[in-house]
Amino acid sequence: MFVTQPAVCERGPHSREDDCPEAWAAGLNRAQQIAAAHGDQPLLVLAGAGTGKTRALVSRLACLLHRGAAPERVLLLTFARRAADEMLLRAGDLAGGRRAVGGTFHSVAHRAVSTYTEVLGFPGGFSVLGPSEASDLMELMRADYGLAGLSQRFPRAATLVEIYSRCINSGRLLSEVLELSYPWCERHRENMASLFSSFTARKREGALVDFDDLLLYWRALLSQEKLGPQLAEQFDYVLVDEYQDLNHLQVDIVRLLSPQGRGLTVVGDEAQAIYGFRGGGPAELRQLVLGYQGATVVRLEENFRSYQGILDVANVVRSSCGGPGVTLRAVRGEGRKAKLVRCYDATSEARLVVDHVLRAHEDGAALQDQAVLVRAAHHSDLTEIELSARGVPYRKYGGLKFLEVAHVKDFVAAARLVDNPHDEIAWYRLLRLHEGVGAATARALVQQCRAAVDALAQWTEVVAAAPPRARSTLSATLHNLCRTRGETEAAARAVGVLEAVAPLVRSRYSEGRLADLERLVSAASAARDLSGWLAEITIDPPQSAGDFAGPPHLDEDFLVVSTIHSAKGLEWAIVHVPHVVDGCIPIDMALSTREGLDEERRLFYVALTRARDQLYLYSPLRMPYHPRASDDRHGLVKLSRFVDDALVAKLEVVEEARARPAFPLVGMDVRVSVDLSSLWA
DNA sequence: GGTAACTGGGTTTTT
DNA sequence: CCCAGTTACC
Repeated sequence: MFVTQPAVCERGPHSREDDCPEAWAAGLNRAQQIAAAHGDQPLLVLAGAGTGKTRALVSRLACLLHRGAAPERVLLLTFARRAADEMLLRAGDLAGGRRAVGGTFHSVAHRAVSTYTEVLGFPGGFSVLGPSEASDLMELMRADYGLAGLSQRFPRAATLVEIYSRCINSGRLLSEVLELSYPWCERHRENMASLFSSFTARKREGALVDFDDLLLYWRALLSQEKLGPQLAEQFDYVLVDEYQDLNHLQVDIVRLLSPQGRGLTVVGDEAQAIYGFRGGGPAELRQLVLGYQGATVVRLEENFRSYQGILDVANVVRSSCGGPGVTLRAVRGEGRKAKLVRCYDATSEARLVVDHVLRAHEDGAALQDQAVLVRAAHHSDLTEIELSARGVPYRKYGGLKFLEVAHVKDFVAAARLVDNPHDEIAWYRLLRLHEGVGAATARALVQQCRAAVDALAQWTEVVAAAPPRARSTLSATLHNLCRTRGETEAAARAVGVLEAVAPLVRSRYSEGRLADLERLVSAASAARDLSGWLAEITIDPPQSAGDFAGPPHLDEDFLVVSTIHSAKGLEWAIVHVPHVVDGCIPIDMALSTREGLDEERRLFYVALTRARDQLYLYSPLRMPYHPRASDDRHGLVKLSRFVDDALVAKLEVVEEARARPAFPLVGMDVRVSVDLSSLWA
């Protein structure tokens, strides 16, 4: 660790590369060092899974800072917030505490948009719409347009938002997107087109900015004739992580930030491109970088994470993933072969997964060192039941987010209203919580609120316009919210919001849900102001309810259950992948197109390469026809098409539970109970 | 005209 | 479990 910078390394930001045997270089292999110490020419780092990509990027950041780059002129763009924070912090530690700037594309875009509200035509500020709010707005408009009750069922609001978003992120025409991905919606193309243009107008009118808009506005700012170059010149260095998952909008942004590629570093792995559904084009940024003069390519192939036994499996899958070739070599040695466990059915699969988790735990592995990775959030349903029944603590990542749970959305809506009484989406949601107010009444009241100067200050008028039976509860809610507006501290505001919504949540759902809201209140209390907190949690939502519980206790140990998507970039000593059957991995929805299937293969590759020491794949021989079917009709299922002969050759196949298990799962759907209390009486 | 209560069908992945 | 569509009631 150095304390003061040696004179030899004191250089301007555009100095030539040089090897300084300094803190940032400690423990790097040759390829990583070359990447970290690279000069100002465009750099493309092709990094296979587990090859120390993050290390290389952190070291590069540290090296740049160390050479004298101004921290505020170095920008790191990542895919997930956590990755950015961690890398900036680690690089800062290596570089004498100086921190570069960075975050996800969306959070950096948010900063840019907040800075240039006048240029963008939002003089009074704007609110950020998360996907669920965007979908609420779409719902509101769908009904306004009378598209709800047509003879031909019109797509759901959430689907509409998906389609809209895909058009923007892929830069494709609506007709193309429909043809490619939503053929069953094609007949509604015209209605959708007009709905979409009103949706855009309505967002603009209400100063509402959704995720896609953040990127669109950032790009628009960067494209401005005078402002654009000024913004780009703020940064001498732009580093982009996970380049394979950028969509064409994000690629445009990178191009505008670094028009000649000077100071541009791009890191990623095309075999891990798993966000095609969001408009990601893995090769796009690689081609951009390689098109610049003097571009350098560095390949990281030495794998520090896994044993060769695991990489052998991964390499087979990788070989058919496309993209630039990288073959992973383990530095850790051979290790054990990965196992393929054949199970009688999905129920015994769940039991075996938990058996193995607990056995490893007995052998000394913490639960935190293990993970269960699934393709779709519901694929872990049975495993979760088994985990609960056997008392194994776990946290689930991916799938439904904490913020998307109904009562949490209600709380957030009320909070948004206190912050901005013009937020019609929040009004719509809050009003419908009251008994006697349904969609139609709420819509009429929202119209009235839109017309009002400050609908929350004029709350008595809103109450007067509501149907009689709703008036008393509504007046209590609004009175509370109006009073809460007088508070300035985030903590006091959050408490006020909770008081306002608590009775509604209690009557609509159950008492238990209030506990979640209390956690939300304590999280909000730590924030400086409520509006900032709202924007923050919208752009970067907590990944699981546990994220709000504060720093975990030292003795807290839990298994991770996660979607493969959410597991990207992470690693565990032992990884369990259940449901390795056709229809799950690869998922049935993706089977119809070539691109879909390719992406499923890459997803499988991501799952395999999360494991450090041991990898278990499970395939049940039978699965219920429908995961939630109430009867237990089971059908035989096929092993995943990805597990071909070449792959099986690298696996240890274990035939477990060929026979139907003697007892059903503990805790599962107990229909018969025996009352023994008379015995003890 | 509008709401609540009931019923039947369906569910990929996320910033 | 969540949504959409249907029906019965105000």
